[in-house]
Amino acid sequence: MPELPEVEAVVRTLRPLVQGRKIRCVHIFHPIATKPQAPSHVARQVQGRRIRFVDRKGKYVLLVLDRGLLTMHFRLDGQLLWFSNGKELLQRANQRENGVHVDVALELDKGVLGFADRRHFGRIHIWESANDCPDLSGLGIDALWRDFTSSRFTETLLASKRPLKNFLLDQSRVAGIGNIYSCESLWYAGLNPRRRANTLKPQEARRLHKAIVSVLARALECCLHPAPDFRDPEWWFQGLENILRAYGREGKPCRRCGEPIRRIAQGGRSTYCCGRCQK
DNA sequence: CCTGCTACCTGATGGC
DNA sequence: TGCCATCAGGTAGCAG
Repeated sequence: MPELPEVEAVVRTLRPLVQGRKIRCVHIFHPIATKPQAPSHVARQVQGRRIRFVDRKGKYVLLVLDRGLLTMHFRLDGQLLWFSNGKELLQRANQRENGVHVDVALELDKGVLGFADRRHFGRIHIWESANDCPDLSGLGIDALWRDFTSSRFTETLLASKRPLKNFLLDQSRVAGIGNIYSCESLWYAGLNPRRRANTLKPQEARRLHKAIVSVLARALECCLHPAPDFRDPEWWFQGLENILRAYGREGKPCRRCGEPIRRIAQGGRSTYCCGRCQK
């Protein structure tokens, strides 16, 4: 559930399900999900706490507890699940036949929230407070927040010599953008992913800022319609392909100039771009 | 400090 | 069919 719009859609959907609920019991089926924190530590700190509210910073989901803070990161493939009760959880979780993969489950006073990632990249951690969590304090401005302004963005751009694509993926500058929406934003802005961040003219920087904001807003709309259904373990965001203009379109004509979209490697990852109209 | 590269995992897909 | 290589929406950790 990778980038910011997807995570934001998850947070909005999760909020009414868990806000104000008490965590009666914690099940850790796959201890790798809490690494490097000890599963027993996580279980002990979380058990019996109440979820005050649900928040998000960058790609992290935050459950703010009456004491402490639980963070979840989905990395590439992690997802949330929902079960009616503890009985249903134990019947379905990690069974050989038709089993649902579940790494960690929080049994609430109403319903059960599951965290699952078959690939075991995703993580779920407990902290005393937000200040206490190094992952969060290292994050830059959140690309969906009000303070992600064109001028603040330009300031950080000019402070970096890296290629634009690598710059956009750096969560310590702007938080929330990943591989798909960095490609999309650069395509909309008509900027070459290999351009160095500090070489942008003010007008180009403004164009990129505007592109990011509109790409993320559009993707969020798409992610909310339909909203995630945590009850269905097969569920995934629908229709995102239809809004993408560059990502995953290698060889297909650029929707602006007709030139075939190219796939290039940057920092060991794929960048999709138009060689003609992204300058 | 900054930057680039690899490791971490599992599953899907496509070529032979 | 099977087998192998490659790819996947992310980031921590490490060397230079």
